[in-house]
Amino acid sequence: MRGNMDSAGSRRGPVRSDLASGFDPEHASGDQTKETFRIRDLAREFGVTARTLRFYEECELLAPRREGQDRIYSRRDRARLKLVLLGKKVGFSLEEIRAMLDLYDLGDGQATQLRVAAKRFQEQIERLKNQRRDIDTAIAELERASEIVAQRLAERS
Amino acid sequence: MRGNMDSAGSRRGPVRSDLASGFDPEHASGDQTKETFRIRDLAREFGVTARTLRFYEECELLAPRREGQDRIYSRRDRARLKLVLLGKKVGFSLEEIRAMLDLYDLGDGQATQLRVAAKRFQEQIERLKNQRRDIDTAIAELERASEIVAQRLAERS
DNA sequence: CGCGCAGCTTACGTTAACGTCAATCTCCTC
DNA sequence: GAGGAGATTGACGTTAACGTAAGCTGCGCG
Repeated sequence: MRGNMDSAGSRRGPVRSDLASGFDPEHASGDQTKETFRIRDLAREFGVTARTLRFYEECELLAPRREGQDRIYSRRDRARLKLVLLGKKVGFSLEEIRAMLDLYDLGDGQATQLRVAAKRFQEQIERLKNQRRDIDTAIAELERASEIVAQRLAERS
Repeated sequence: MRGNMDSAGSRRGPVRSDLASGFDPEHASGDQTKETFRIRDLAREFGVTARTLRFYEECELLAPRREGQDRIYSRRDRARLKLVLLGKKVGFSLEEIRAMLDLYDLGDGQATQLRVAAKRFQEQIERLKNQRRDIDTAIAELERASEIVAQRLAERS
């Protein structure tokens, strides 16, 4: 299960994300390489199984349109998937991720809703910063242990 | 399940950790406040249930001695527990944590074993640094979203 | 036409990390 | 010595996030 070699390809650049179409006014028509994807395209690109994508759909994280029976994913679906996987990597549950993605989709929500969204985002940011502190602590602990081992080895010579 | 209010009290200071008695040559006798703990002491202190502590014992993460039938935890057990919870917070599985704790217990292991330990520690550090990067990415993403919401709100006024 | 591959649905299986409950057991205290 | 507060050992239940297998459909191809 820990065999993830970071297969998500995302090179730098001001790509403006295909998401946030609810907020961002500039989402006119930036045609990238591809417009639509089939289930195995995304599965391969992100190193997950097709089952996983169907499962995410069941959880309402994705909502690809159908062509007959087949699922057709848009660039927006792809962007959402990328965020889902990022969210997972940093420890959010799928349910939490869904809630956050919903915030992206507020669209022309009312000011109250926007305020709620802003607050939620800040909360999540807080949590992540706490997590980062925990990780720094853990790194420090491991480095301490590592140094002690190194010393031990040095003494042996 | 996400109701953790960070109940583990650990204020700053060069406390040298009760652990690493396998490596650290200086673990003579630094008497703190308490020597032993009962199951509910630790449970309360770290905000976990007694069941959790018994479960960790079953997984060989802890090995308190017995007094009659009751479990008696040493300061070392307490330190191990602290590391277990830290490890969990940063995303290690209990099995991975056990493996890492075992490295602490190498004692006067042979040079080969020490070398293996050093390598493992470095690997874990690498993983944590990757996780840190992911978290930074996620924070950036959330802040971007947050800003867009803020702008939207500003436009409204 | 038969084949194999993709995809779909339905549904049960799995793993980790505990929760929950029942049945003692033991030690105090009144 | 009856009761209650905590501890202990099973044993079964639970949730999340998929895995896996069965059985169906549609499609291109030699």
